[in-house]
Amino acid sequence: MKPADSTVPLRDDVQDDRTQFIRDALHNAIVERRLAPGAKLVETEVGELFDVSRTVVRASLQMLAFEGLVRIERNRGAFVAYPSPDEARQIFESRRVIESEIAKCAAQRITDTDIAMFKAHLQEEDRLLAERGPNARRAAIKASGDYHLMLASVAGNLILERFMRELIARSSLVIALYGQSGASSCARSEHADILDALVAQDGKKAADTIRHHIDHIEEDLDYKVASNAPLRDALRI
Amino acid sequence: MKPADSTVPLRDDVQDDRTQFIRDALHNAIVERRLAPGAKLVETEVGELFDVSRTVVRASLQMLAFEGLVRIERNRGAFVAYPSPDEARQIFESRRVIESEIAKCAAQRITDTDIAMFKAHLQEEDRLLAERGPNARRAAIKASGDYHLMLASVAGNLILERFMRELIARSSLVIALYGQSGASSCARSEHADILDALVAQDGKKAADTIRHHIDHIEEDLDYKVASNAPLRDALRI
DNA sequence: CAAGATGAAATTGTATGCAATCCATAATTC
DNA sequence: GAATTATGGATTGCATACAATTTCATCTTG
Repeated sequence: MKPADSTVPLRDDVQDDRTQFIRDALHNAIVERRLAPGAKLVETEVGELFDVSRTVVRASLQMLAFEGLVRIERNRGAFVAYPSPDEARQIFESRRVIESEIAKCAAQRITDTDIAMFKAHLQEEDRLLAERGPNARRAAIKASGDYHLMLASVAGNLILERFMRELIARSSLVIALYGQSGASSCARSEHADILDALVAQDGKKAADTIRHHIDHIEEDLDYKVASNAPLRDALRI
Repeated sequence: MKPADSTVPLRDDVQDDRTQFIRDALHNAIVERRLAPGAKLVETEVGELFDVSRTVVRASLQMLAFEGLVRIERNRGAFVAYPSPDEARQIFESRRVIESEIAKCAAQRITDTDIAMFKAHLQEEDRLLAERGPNARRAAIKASGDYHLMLASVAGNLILERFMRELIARSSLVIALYGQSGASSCARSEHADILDALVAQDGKKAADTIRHHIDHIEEDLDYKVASNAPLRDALRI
Protein backbone atom coordinates (compact mmCIF):
# COMPACT_ATOMS: atom_id res chain seq x y z
CA MET A 1 0.00 0.00 0.00
CA LYS A 2 2.97 2.31 0.58
CA PRO A 3 5.44 1.93 -2.27
CA ALA A 4 6.92 5.41 -2.05
CA ASP A 5 9.47 5.18 0.71
CA SER A 6 11.05 8.35 1.89
CA THR A 7 14.55 8.57 3.29
CA VAL A 8 13.26 7.72 6.75
CA PRO A 9 12.40 4.03 6.85
CA LEU A 10 9.46 3.89 9.18
CA ARG A 11 8.36 0.32 9.39
CA ASP A 12 10.28 -2.10 7.23
CA ASP A 13 7.47 -4.59 6.81
CA VAL A 14 9.32 -5.65 3.72
CA GLN A 15 10.54 -8.74 5.39
CA ASP A 16 11.36 -11.73 3.31
CA ASP A 17 10.83 -13.29 6.67
CA ARG A 18 9.79 -16.83 5.96
CA THR A 19 8.86 -17.38 9.59
CA GLN A 20 6.17 -14.74 9.34
CA PHE A 21 5.02 -16.10 6.00
CA ILE A 22 4.53 -19.60 7.35
CA ARG A 23 2.85 -18.26 10.46
CA ASP A 24 0.42 -16.34 8.29
CA ALA A 25 -0.30 -19.35 6.11
CA LEU A 26 -1.01 -21.58 9.10
CA HIS A 27 -2.99 -18.82 10.79
CA ASN A 28 -5.24 -18.46 7.76
CA ALA A 29 -5.64 -22.20 7.41
CA ILE A 30 -6.77 -22.44 11.02
CA VAL A 31 -9.07 -19.43 10.96
CA GLU A 32 -10.66 -20.55 7.70
CA ARG A 33 -11.08 -24.03 9.18
CA ARG A 34 -9.05 -25.90 6.66
CA LEU A 35 -7.15 -27.18 9.68
CA ALA A 36 -9.41 -28.66 12.31
CA PRO A 37 -8.99 -28.11 16.05
CA GLY A 38 -6.74 -30.77 17.47
CA ALA A 39 -4.94 -31.46 14.19
CA LYS A 40 -1.27 -32.34 14.59
CA LEU A 41 1.28 -30.10 12.93
CA VAL A 42 4.41 -32.10 12.24
CA GLU A 43 7.50 -29.97 11.87
CA THR A 44 9.06 -31.86 8.98
CA GLU A 45 5.78 -32.01 7.07
CA VAL A 46 5.20 -28.28 7.29
CA GLY A 47 8.84 -27.69 6.47
CA GLU A 48 8.72 -29.75 3.30
CA LEU A 49 5.49 -28.04 2.31
CA PHE A 50 7.14 -24.62 2.46
CA ASP A 51 10.61 -25.81 1.61
CA VAL A 52 12.29 -24.64 4.78
CA SER A 53 14.06 -26.38 7.62
CA ARG A 54 12.45 -27.33 10.88
CA THR A 55 14.16 -24.38 12.54
CA VAL A 56 11.95 -21.93 10.71
CA VAL A 57 8.81 -24.01 11.16
CA ARG A 58 9.47 -24.24 14.87
CA ALA A 59 9.62 -20.48 15.20
CA SER A 60 6.32 -20.16 13.36
CA LEU A 61 4.66 -22.71 15.58
CA GLN A 62 5.92 -20.95 18.66
CA MET A 63 4.42 -17.71 17.41
CA LEU A 64 1.07 -19.40 16.92
CA ALA A 65 1.32 -20.97 20.35
CA PHE A 66 1.70 -17.49 21.87
CA GLU A 67 -1.44 -16.39 20.13
CA GLY A 68 -3.32 -19.37 21.50
CA LEU A 69 -4.02 -20.88 18.10
CA VAL A 70 -1.64 -23.78 18.63
CA ARG A 71 -0.82 -25.81 21.66
CA ILE A 72 2.72 -27.13 22.01
CA GLU A 73 3.27 -30.13 24.26
CA ARG A 74 6.76 -30.99 25.21
CA ASN A 75 8.19 -33.92 23.29
CA ARG A 76 4.81 -34.46 21.67
CA GLY A 77 4.57 -31.64 19.21
CA ALA A 78 2.22 -28.90 18.07
CA PHE A 79 -1.54 -29.21 17.64
CA VAL A 80 -4.18 -26.82 16.46
CA ALA A 81 -5.74 -25.54 19.66
CA TYR A 82 -8.85 -27.15 21.03
CA PRO A 83 -10.38 -24.50 23.30
CA SER A 84 -12.35 -25.79 26.25
CA PRO A 85 -15.79 -24.39 27.07
CA ASP A 86 -14.21 -22.42 29.88
CA GLU A 87 -11.64 -20.91 27.56
CA ALA A 88 -14.38 -20.15 25.08
CA ARG A 89 -16.41 -18.26 27.65
CA GLN A 90 -13.36 -16.27 28.66
CA ILE A 91 -12.63 -15.42 25.05
CA PHE A 92 -16.07 -13.95 24.53
CA GLU A 93 -16.01 -12.20 27.88
CA SER A 94 -12.70 -10.60 26.90
CA ARG A 95 -14.14 -9.60 23.59
CA ARG A 96 -17.08 -7.87 25.24
CA VAL A 97 -14.70 -5.89 27.42
CA ILE A 98 -12.26 -4.84 24.76
CA GLU A 99 -14.52 -4.57 21.78
CA SER A 100 -17.12 -2.35 23.42
CA GLU A 101 -14.37 0.10 24.30
CA ILE A 102 -13.06 -0.15 20.76
CA ALA A 103 -16.52 0.68 19.49
CA LYS A 104 -16.60 3.80 21.66
CA CYS A 105 -13.26 5.00 20.35
CA ALA A 106 -14.19 4.15 16.78
CA ALA A 107 -17.38 6.20 17.03
CA GLN A 108 -15.27 9.23 17.89
CA ARG A 109 -12.63 8.70 15.28
CA ILE A 110 -14.40 7.28 12.25
CA THR A 111 -13.91 9.16 8.98
CA ASP A 112 -15.83 9.23 5.75
CA THR A 113 -13.21 7.06 4.14
CA ASP A 114 -13.66 4.51 6.89
CA ILE A 115 -17.42 4.55 6.43
CA ALA A 116 -17.05 3.91 2.73
CA MET A 117 -14.75 0.98 3.47
CA PHE A 118 -17.18 -0.48 5.95
CA LYS A 119 -20.04 -0.21 3.48
CA ALA A 120 -18.04 -1.93 0.79
CA HIS A 121 -17.13 -4.63 3.25
CA LEU A 122 -20.76 -5.17 4.22
CA GLN A 123 -21.66 -5.64 0.58
CA GLU A 124 -18.88 -8.18 0.24
CA GLU A 125 -20.23 -10.02 3.28
CA ASP A 126 -23.67 -10.08 1.69
CA ARG A 127 -22.27 -11.44 -1.54
CA LEU A 128 -20.42 -14.24 0.23
CA LEU A 129 -23.44 -15.18 2.30
CA ALA A 130 -25.59 -15.43 -0.82
CA GLU A 131 -23.08 -17.75 -2.44
CA ARG A 132 -23.04 -21.45 -1.68
CA GLY A 133 -20.29 -23.97 -1.25
CA PRO A 134 -17.53 -24.53 1.29
CA ASN A 135 -15.18 -21.96 -0.19
CA ALA A 136 -17.75 -19.21 -0.03
CA ARG A 137 -18.55 -20.25 3.50
CA ARG A 138 -14.89 -20.01 4.48
CA ALA A 139 -14.61 -16.63 2.88
CA ALA A 140 -17.72 -15.50 4.75
CA ILE A 141 -16.25 -16.61 8.07
CA LYS A 142 -13.07 -14.72 7.35
CA ALA A 143 -14.93 -11.61 6.19
CA SER A 144 -16.99 -11.59 9.35
CA GLY A 145 -13.84 -11.60 11.46
CA ASP A 146 -12.26 -8.97 9.27
CA TYR A 147 -15.15 -6.65 10.00
CA HIS A 148 -14.28 -6.72 13.67
CA LEU A 149 -10.63 -6.16 12.88
CA MET A 150 -11.51 -3.12 10.81
CA LEU A 151 -13.31 -1.75 13.85
CA ALA A 152 -10.23 -2.29 15.96
CA SER A 153 -8.10 -0.59 13.37
CA VAL A 154 -10.30 2.51 13.30
CA ALA A 155 -10.14 2.80 17.08
CA GLY A 156 -6.43 3.52 16.72
CA ASN A 157 -5.01 1.62 19.68
CA LEU A 158 -2.45 -0.82 18.32
CA ILE A 159 -2.28 -2.82 21.51
CA LEU A 160 -6.00 -3.41 21.80
CA GLU A 161 -5.99 -4.13 18.08
CA ARG A 162 -3.46 -6.89 18.58
CA PHE A 163 -5.44 -8.35 21.47
CA MET A 164 -8.50 -8.31 19.26
CA ARG A 165 -6.66 -10.05 16.46
CA GLU A 166 -5.86 -12.85 18.81
CA LEU A 167 -9.38 -13.04 20.20
CA ILE A 168 -11.01 -13.05 16.76
CA ALA A 169 -8.79 -15.88 15.59
CA ARG A 170 -9.51 -17.93 18.66
CA SER A 171 -13.23 -17.20 18.33
CA SER A 172 -13.13 -18.83 14.94
CA LEU A 173 -11.82 -21.99 16.56
CA VAL A 174 -14.50 -21.86 19.22
CA ILE A 175 -17.26 -21.49 16.65
CA ALA A 176 -15.84 -24.34 14.62
CA LEU A 177 -16.01 -26.52 17.72
CA TYR A 178 -19.22 -25.48 19.41
CA GLY A 179 -21.20 -23.64 16.74
CA GLN A 180 -24.61 -25.03 15.91
CA SER A 181 -26.19 -23.17 13.03
CA GLY A 182 -24.85 -21.06 10.24
CA ALA A 183 -26.12 -18.11 12.19
CA SER A 184 -24.02 -15.68 10.21
CA SER A 185 -27.22 -14.31 8.74
CA CYS A 186 -28.23 -12.61 11.96
CA ALA A 187 -24.68 -11.46 12.43
CA ARG A 188 -24.81 -9.69 9.11
CA SER A 189 -27.66 -7.36 10.01
CA GLU A 190 -25.98 -6.65 13.33
CA HIS A 191 -22.81 -5.59 11.57
CA ALA A 192 -24.94 -3.02 9.78
CA ASP A 193 -26.45 -1.88 13.09
CA ILE A 194 -23.00 -1.33 14.51
CA LEU A 195 -22.03 0.75 11.53
CA ASP A 196 -25.16 2.84 11.92
CA ALA A 197 -24.22 3.68 15.48
CA LEU A 198 -20.72 4.58 14.38
CA VAL A 199 -21.96 6.83 11.62
CA ALA A 200 -24.20 8.57 14.16
CA GLN A 201 -21.05 8.93 16.28
CA ASP A 202 -23.01 7.44 19.15
CA GLY A 203 -20.30 5.66 21.12
CA LYS A 204 -22.60 4.39 23.82
CA LYS A 205 -24.96 2.84 21.32
CA ALA A 206 -22.12 1.35 19.31
CA ALA A 207 -20.76 -0.29 22.45
CA ASP A 208 -24.15 -1.68 23.41
CA THR A 209 -24.82 -2.95 19.92
CA ILE A 210 -21.53 -4.76 19.70
CA ARG A 211 -22.01 -6.28 23.13
CA HIS A 212 -25.33 -7.67 22.01
CA HIS A 213 -23.77 -8.88 18.82
CA ILE A 214 -21.20 -10.85 20.75
CA ASP A 215 -23.94 -12.18 23.04
CA HIS A 216 -25.78 -13.45 19.99
CA ILE A 217 -22.73 -15.15 18.59
CA GLU A 218 -22.21 -16.87 21.90
CA GLU A 219 -25.86 -17.86 22.18
CA ASP A 220 -25.49 -19.89 19.02
CA LEU A 221 -22.88 -22.07 20.70
CA ASP A 222 -23.52 -25.29 22.54
CA TYR A 223 -20.64 -25.88 24.89
CA LYS A 224 -21.90 -29.35 25.70
CA VAL A 225 -21.25 -30.68 22.24
CA ALA A 226 -17.88 -30.42 20.63
CA SER A 227 -19.09 -30.59 17.08
CA ASN A 228 -17.15 -32.83 14.81
CA ALA A 229 -14.24 -35.14 14.62
CA PRO A 230 -11.31 -35.37 16.91
CA LEU A 231 -12.86 -36.78 20.02
CA ARG A 232 -9.78 -38.83 20.68
CA ASP A 233 -7.80 -35.60 20.69
CA ALA A 234 -10.26 -34.01 23.07
CA LEU A 235 -10.02 -36.93 25.43
CA ARG A 236 -6.31 -37.33 25.07
CA ILE A 237 -5.60 -35.34 28.20
CA MET B 1 18.09 -13.85 43.93
CA LYS B 2 14.96 -15.92 43.68
CA PRO B 3 12.65 -15.37 46.59
CA ALA B 4 9.64 -17.59 46.21
CA ASP B 5 7.31 -15.52 44.13
CA SER B 6 4.00 -16.87 45.26
CA THR B 7 2.29 -13.75 44.03
CA VAL B 8 2.50 -14.48 40.35
CA PRO B 9 0.62 -17.63 39.50
CA LEU B 10 1.97 -19.41 36.48
CA ARG B 11 -0.53 -20.75 34.03
CA ASP B 12 1.56 -23.48 32.54
CA ASP B 13 2.46 -26.71 34.15
CA VAL B 14 5.87 -26.81 35.67
CA GLN B 15 8.18 -27.74 32.88
CA ASP B 16 11.89 -28.12 33.15
CA ASP B 17 11.80 -26.00 30.07
CA ARG B 18 14.95 -23.96 29.92
CA THR B 19 13.39 -21.64 27.38
CA GLN B 20 10.80 -20.59 29.92
CA PHE B 21 13.43 -20.24 32.60
CA ILE B 22 15.55 -17.88 30.54
CA ARG B 23 12.49 -15.95 29.47
CA ASP B 24 11.55 -15.48 33.12
CA ALA B 25 15.04 -14.39 34.07
CA LEU B 26 15.21 -11.80 31.31
CA HIS B 27 11.66 -10.71 32.02
CA ASN B 28 12.48 -10.07 35.65
CA ALA B 29 15.68 -8.29 34.78
CA ILE B 30 13.79 -5.95 32.48
CA VAL B 31 10.87 -5.33 34.80
CA GLU B 32 13.19 -4.69 37.74
CA ARG B 33 15.22 -2.34 35.55
CA ARG B 34 18.48 -4.15 35.76
CA LEU B 35 18.33 -4.13 31.99
CA ALA B 36 17.76 -0.68 30.56
CA PRO B 37 15.44 0.07 27.66
CA GLY B 38 17.37 -0.16 24.43
CA ALA B 39 19.99 -2.55 25.78
CA LYS B 40 21.23 -5.08 23.28
CA LEU B 41 20.74 -8.76 24.05
CA VAL B 42 23.38 -10.78 22.24
CA GLU B 43 22.41 -14.40 21.74
CA THR B 44 25.79 -15.93 22.49
CA GLU B 45 26.27 -13.82 25.61
CA VAL B 46 22.94 -14.82 27.08
CA GLY B 47 23.58 -18.40 26.07
CA GLU B 48 26.93 -18.56 27.85
CA LEU B 49 25.40 -16.95 30.89
CA PHE B 50 22.81 -19.70 31.20
CA ASP B 51 24.92 -22.41 29.63
CA VAL B 52 22.61 -23.17 26.73
CA SER B 53 22.93 -22.89 23.00
CA ARG B 54 21.69 -20.01 20.94
CA THR B 55 18.73 -22.11 19.85
CA VAL B 56 17.20 -21.90 23.29
CA VAL B 57 18.08 -18.25 23.79
CA ARG B 58 16.46 -17.40 20.48
CA ALA B 59 13.18 -18.98 21.52
CA SER B 60 13.23 -17.00 24.76
CA LEU B 61 13.88 -13.76 22.95
CA GLN B 62 11.05 -14.46 20.53
CA MET B 63 8.71 -14.99 23.47
CA LEU B 64 9.72 -11.67 24.94
CA ALA B 65 9.30 -9.99 21.58
CA PHE B 66 5.71 -11.20 21.52
CA GLU B 67 5.07 -9.67 24.88
CA GLY B 68 6.46 -6.38 23.68
CA LEU B 69 9.36 -6.37 26.12
CA VAL B 70 11.95 -6.95 23.44
CA ARG B 71 12.23 -5.70 19.91
CA ILE B 72 13.84 -7.98 17.35
CA GLU B 73 15.26 -6.40 14.23
CA ARG B 74 16.18 -8.64 11.39
CA ASN B 75 19.91 -9.30 11.09
CA ARG B 76 20.51 -6.78 13.87
CA GLY B 77 19.41 -8.63 16.94
CA ALA B 78 17.26 -8.23 20.03
CA PHE B 79 16.98 -5.10 22.17
CA VAL B 80 15.10 -4.33 25.31
CA ALA B 81 12.06 -2.42 24.12
CA TYR B 82 12.08 1.34 24.10
CA PRO B 83 8.41 2.31 24.09
CA SER B 84 7.53 5.56 22.35
CA PRO B 85 5.26 8.11 24.02
CA ASP B 86 2.47 6.96 21.70
CA GLU B 87 2.94 3.36 22.72
CA ALA B 88 3.05 4.42 26.33
CA ARG B 89 -0.26 6.21 26.06
CA GLN B 90 -1.84 3.20 24.41
CA ILE B 91 -0.50 0.93 27.13
CA PHE B 92 -2.16 2.97 29.86
CA GLU B 93 -5.34 3.37 27.84
CA SER B 94 -5.48 -0.41 27.44
CA ARG B 95 -4.88 -0.83 31.14
CA ARG B 96 -7.76 1.45 32.00
CA VAL B 97 -10.05 -0.58 29.78
CA ILE B 98 -9.03 -4.02 30.94
CA GLU B 99 -8.18 -3.32 34.52
CA SER B 100 -11.40 -1.52 35.40
CA GLU B 101 -13.33 -4.54 34.15
CA ILE B 102 -11.02 -6.80 36.13
CA ALA B 103 -11.76 -4.74 39.23
CA LYS B 104 -15.48 -5.24 38.69
CA CYS B 105 -15.11 -9.00 38.41
CA ALA B 106 -12.73 -9.13 41.34
CA ALA B 107 -15.22 -7.28 43.55
CA GLN B 108 -17.75 -10.03 42.88
CA ARG B 109 -15.39 -12.93 43.32
CA ILE B 110 -13.02 -11.91 46.08
CA THR B 111 -12.78 -14.32 49.04
CA ASP B 112 -11.54 -13.90 52.58
CA THR B 113 -8.37 -15.74 51.67
CA ASP B 114 -7.78 -13.27 48.87
CA ILE B 115 -8.35 -10.34 51.20
CA ALA B 116 -5.81 -11.68 53.64
CA MET B 117 -3.30 -12.08 50.83
CA PHE B 118 -3.89 -8.54 49.65
CA LYS B 119 -3.40 -7.17 53.16
CA ALA B 120 -0.17 -9.06 53.57
CA HIS B 121 0.97 -7.78 50.24
CA LEU B 122 0.18 -4.18 51.18
CA GLN B 123 2.28 -4.53 54.30
CA GLU B 124 5.11 -5.87 52.21
CA GLU B 125 4.79 -2.88 49.90
CA ASP B 126 4.96 -0.55 52.91
CA ARG B 127 8.03 -2.29 54.20
CA LEU B 128 9.83 -2.00 50.85
CA LEU B 129 8.92 1.65 50.48
CA ALA B 130 10.31 2.42 53.92
CA GLU B 131 13.59 0.76 53.05
CA ARG B 132 16.28 2.57 51.12
CA GLY B 133 18.69 1.52 48.45
CA PRO B 134 18.40 0.39 44.85
CA ASN B 135 17.51 -3.20 45.70
CA ALA B 136 14.62 -2.18 47.89
CA ARG B 137 13.51 0.20 45.20
CA ARG B 138 13.54 -2.57 42.62
CA ALA B 139 11.62 -4.85 44.91
CA ALA B 140 9.09 -2.08 45.49
CA ILE B 141 8.58 -1.64 41.76
CA LYS B 142 8.03 -5.33 41.34
CA ALA B 143 5.69 -5.55 44.31
CA SER B 144 3.60 -2.71 42.94
CA GLY B 145 3.17 -4.56 39.67
CA ASP B 146 2.45 -7.80 41.46
CA TYR B 147 -0.45 -6.12 43.25
CA HIS B 148 -2.14 -5.49 39.93
CA LEU B 149 -1.44 -9.05 38.83
CA MET B 150 -3.07 -10.37 41.98
CA LEU B 151 -6.15 -8.39 41.06
CA ALA B 152 -6.16 -9.95 37.62
CA SER B 153 -5.78 -13.37 39.14
CA VAL B 154 -8.77 -12.89 41.45
CA ALA B 155 -10.94 -11.81 38.54
CA GLY B 156 -10.59 -15.29 37.15
CA ASN B 157 -10.26 -14.62 33.44
CA LEU B 158 -7.01 -16.20 32.29
CA ILE B 159 -6.96 -14.34 29.00
CA LEU B 160 -7.40 -10.88 30.49
CA GLU B 161 -4.87 -11.92 33.12
CA ARG B 162 -2.31 -12.66 30.45
CA PHE B 163 -3.01 -9.35 28.71
CA MET B 164 -2.53 -7.62 32.04
CA ARG B 165 0.74 -9.40 32.65
CA GLU B 166 2.00 -8.01 29.39
CA LEU B 167 0.70 -4.51 30.07
CA ILE B 168 2.17 -4.39 33.58
CA ALA B 169 5.58 -5.44 32.33
CA ARG B 170 5.53 -2.86 29.59
CA SER B 171 4.35 -0.20 32.04
CA SER B 172 7.48 -0.80 34.02
CA LEU B 173 9.52 0.04 30.94
CA VAL B 174 7.49 3.17 30.32
CA ILE B 175 7.96 4.37 33.89
CA ALA B 176 11.66 3.67 33.68
CA LEU B 177 11.83 5.86 30.59
CA TYR B 178 9.43 8.69 31.33
CA GLY B 179 8.89 8.58 35.08
CA GLN B 180 9.78 11.73 37.00
CA SER B 181 9.42 11.21 40.72
CA GLY B 182 9.36 8.20 42.94
CA ALA B 183 5.64 8.71 43.16
CA SER B 184 5.07 5.21 44.42
CA SER B 185 4.07 6.69 47.75
CA CYS B 186 0.80 8.01 46.43
CA ALA B 187 0.32 4.77 44.61
CA ARG B 188 0.57 2.90 47.88
CA SER B 189 -2.42 4.55 49.50
CA GLU B 190 -4.40 4.04 46.30
CA HIS B 191 -3.72 0.35 46.40
CA ALA B 192 -5.36 0.34 49.80
CA ASP B 193 -8.31 2.30 48.43
CA ILE B 194 -8.82 -0.29 45.73
CA LEU B 195 -8.78 -3.05 48.27
CA ASP B 196 -11.38 -1.21 50.36
CA ALA B 197 -13.73 -1.08 47.40
CA LEU B 198 -13.19 -4.76 46.75
CA VAL B 199 -13.86 -5.68 50.36
CA ALA B 200 -17.08 -3.67 50.16
CA GLN B 201 -17.84 -5.66 47.00
CA ASP B 202 -18.51 -2.39 45.27
CA GLY B 203 -17.51 -3.18 41.69
CA LYS B 204 -18.32 0.25 40.34
CA LYS B 205 -16.24 2.00 42.96
CA ALA B 206 -13.36 -0.44 42.50
CA ALA B 207 -13.37 0.25 38.78
CA ASP B 208 -13.42 4.01 39.30
CA THR B 209 -10.67 3.86 41.89
CA ILE B 210 -8.37 1.83 39.72
CA ARG B 211 -8.99 4.10 36.75
CA HIS B 212 -7.96 7.06 38.84
CA HIS B 213 -4.97 5.15 40.09
CA ILE B 214 -3.81 4.56 36.54
CA ASP B 215 -4.45 8.20 35.72
CA HIS B 216 -2.20 9.20 38.59
CA ILE B 217 0.56 6.89 37.49
CA GLU B 218 0.38 8.38 34.03
CA GLU B 219 0.32 11.93 35.37
CA ASP B 220 3.72 11.36 36.89
CA LEU B 221 5.18 10.75 33.43
CA ASP B 222 6.77 13.30 31.19
CA TYR B 223 6.62 12.00 27.68
CA LYS B 224 8.82 14.81 26.43
CA VAL B 225 11.86 13.60 28.30
CA ALA B 226 13.18 10.12 27.89
CA SER B 227 14.92 9.97 31.20
CA ASN B 228 18.38 8.49 31.20
CA ALA B 229 20.95 6.87 29.06
CA PRO B 230 20.62 5.35 25.69
CA LEU B 231 19.94 8.31 23.52
CA ARG B 232 21.90 6.79 20.73
CA ASP B 233 19.62 3.79 20.88
CA ALA B 234 16.57 5.99 20.81
CA LEU B 235 17.84 7.79 17.75
CA ARG B 236 19.08 4.66 16.08
CA ILE B 237 16.00 4.42 13.89
C1' DC C 1 40.16 16.86 8.10
C1' DA C 2 35.73 15.12 6.43
C1' DA C 3 33.70 11.68 3.74
C1' DG C 4 33.71 7.64 1.79
C1' DA C 5 35.76 2.87 0.80
C1' DT C 6 37.51 -1.51 2.58
C1' DG C 7 37.98 -5.57 5.08
C1' DA C 8 38.08 -8.26 9.30
C1' DA C 9 35.44 -9.49 13.38
C1' DA C 10 31.13 -10.07 15.41
C1' DT C 11 26.49 -11.40 15.08
C1' DT C 12 22.43 -13.26 13.22
C1' DG C 13 19.61 -16.67 10.03
C1' DT C 14 19.09 -21.26 8.68
C1' DA C 15 20.13 -26.15 7.88
C1' DT C 16 21.51 -30.30 9.74
C1' DG C 17 23.02 -34.01 12.96
C1' DC C 18 22.43 -36.55 17.15
C1' DA C 19 20.34 -37.94 21.40
C1' DA C 20 16.03 -38.31 23.98
C1' DT C 21 11.31 -39.21 23.87
C1' DC C 22 7.09 -40.85 22.24
C1' DC C 23 3.98 -44.01 19.68
C1' DA C 24 2.34 -48.05 17.49
C1' DT C 25 2.80 -52.67 16.75
C1' DA C 26 4.65 -57.15 17.71
C1' DA C 27 6.11 -60.40 21.05
C1' DT C 28 5.72 -62.40 25.59
C1' DT C 29 3.69 -63.79 29.79
C1' DC C 30 0.13 -65.37 32.71
C1' DG D 1 -7.28 -64.32 25.28
C1' DA D 2 -6.07 -60.18 27.97
C1' DA D 3 -2.60 -57.66 29.83
C1' DT D 4 2.10 -56.43 29.82
C1' DT D 5 6.48 -55.78 27.98
C1' DA D 6 9.93 -55.30 23.92
C1' DT D 7 11.17 -53.15 19.79
C1' DG D 8 11.62 -50.11 15.75
C1' DG D 9 10.25 -46.04 13.48
C1' DA D 10 8.83 -41.42 13.85
C1' DT D 11 9.25 -37.02 16.01
C1' DT D 12 10.94 -33.57 18.93
C1' DG D 13 14.79 -30.87 21.77
C1' DC D 14 18.98 -29.03 21.43
C1' DA D 15 23.74 -28.13 19.84
C1' DT D 16 26.52 -27.00 16.23
C1' DA D 17 28.20 -25.68 11.55
C1' DC D 18 28.12 -22.58 7.91
C1' DA D 19 26.40 -18.73 5.12
C1' DA D 20 24.61 -13.99 5.05
C1' DT D 21 24.60 -9.63 7.13
C1' DT D 22 25.98 -6.02 10.00
C1' DT D 23 29.46 -3.39 12.64
C1' DC D 24 33.47 -1.11 13.42
C1' DA D 25 38.03 0.19 12.88
C1' DT D 26 41.27 1.41 9.45
C1' DC D 27 42.68 3.19 5.33
C1' DT D 28 42.18 5.97 1.28
C1' DT D 29 41.05 10.19 -1.36
C1' DG D 30 39.56 14.70 -2.32
